[in-house]
Amino acid sequence: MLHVDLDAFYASVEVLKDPSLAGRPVIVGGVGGRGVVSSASYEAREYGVRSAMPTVRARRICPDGVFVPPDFEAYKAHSNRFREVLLAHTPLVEPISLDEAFLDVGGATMLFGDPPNIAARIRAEVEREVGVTCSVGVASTKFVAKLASDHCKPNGMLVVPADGVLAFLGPLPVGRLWGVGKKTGDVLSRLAVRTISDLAATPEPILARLLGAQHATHLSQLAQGIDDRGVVPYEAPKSVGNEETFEHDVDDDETLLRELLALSGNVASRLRADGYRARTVTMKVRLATFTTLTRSKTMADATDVGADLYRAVADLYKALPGQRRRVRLLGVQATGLVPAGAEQLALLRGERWGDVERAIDRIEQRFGSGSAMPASLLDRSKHGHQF
DNA sequence: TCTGGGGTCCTAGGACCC
DNA sequence: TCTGGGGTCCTAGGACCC
Repeated sequence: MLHVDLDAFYASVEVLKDPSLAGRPVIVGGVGGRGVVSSASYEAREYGVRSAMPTVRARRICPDGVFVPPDFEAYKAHSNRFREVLLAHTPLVEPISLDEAFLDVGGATMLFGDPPNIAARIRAEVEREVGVTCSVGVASTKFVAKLASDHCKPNGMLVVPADGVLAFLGPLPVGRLWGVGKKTGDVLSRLAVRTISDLAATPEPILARLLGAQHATHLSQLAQGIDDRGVVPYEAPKSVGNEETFEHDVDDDETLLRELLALSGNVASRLRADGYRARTVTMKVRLATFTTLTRSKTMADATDVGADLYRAVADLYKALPGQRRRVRLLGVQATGLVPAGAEQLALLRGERWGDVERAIDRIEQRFGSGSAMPASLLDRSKHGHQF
């Protein structure tokens, strides 16, 4: 297994776009008052800037930083080239995000040599074709390959042979394991479990009581170096969602409903673009206090029409108890996805809105996003949201 | 520190059916 | 009459990942 991870990907692409940024602390993230850091160049990391850190804090500790809003079009374009390079070595590529992927190179050794050789080839080719350096972990299991690439960043390569797995894992802090975040980390530290070897030595029943049986078994296995998960080249998406944190909390129902309309429209058009319909729609409301509520509704028929999603989420919103809630974030998520194959059914039912929105899709394809929208969204920008 | 937006997976309770 | 067991679907919340 190989785990290939592009170094400081978004920040590196920004440097490619503007070479004068080379060598400077580049920080990509939400530039508004409530944004967080998505990616920081290694120069910025020297100041202590990290992913997921609030941008305001990053500005404080790195006042000389170059702060750039994300440009996903550019990242996607570079990511596609990255994947081309990987796919040239094996079809067994499992992308984890725009900037990392697992590869099963077990079947590629006749063509390209042993796995460390393949890793070296990929590193050279990625740098040449994408213009960004990467780090590669090589191991017999996915999660060890992932930890290995982590260990050799940036611009490195680490091979962990099968008989070296336990020695490699043992001293690492448990938080490095996939699936151990803040909460699980806290639980483990109360058990005085700090390293992966501590975890491997903890009886599974004790873990199960505190973490649930499933989670306990999984972590216990990983700590012992056991991970039989294979590379999964493609999986159908299970949900499509869109959410937005407002620059300032909003307490006006009319504005919030209009926002739900916009989010519903965005989700629906992405469903159509990807060829799915959804049976369940979930509304997410984060209050000023950061308390987060979700309400969902499952419909009799799957839909890819924004007006249908909006009808459901507007009802869910209106059914919330209380009034004049101060809302920080609204979201709309579609789940229960089914391929939109049996397309004719809607036409037989004489559905109108679907036709209108598909026409909008065509207009936006020709004239760009935002060139057609429901009239009630036209003056939305007056209300001080960011788009 | 004052907390994004895109996702995945899991749990637990209740309704409902046989 | 005074309460089984299994399965599926739906809903709400939460942990985690990049």
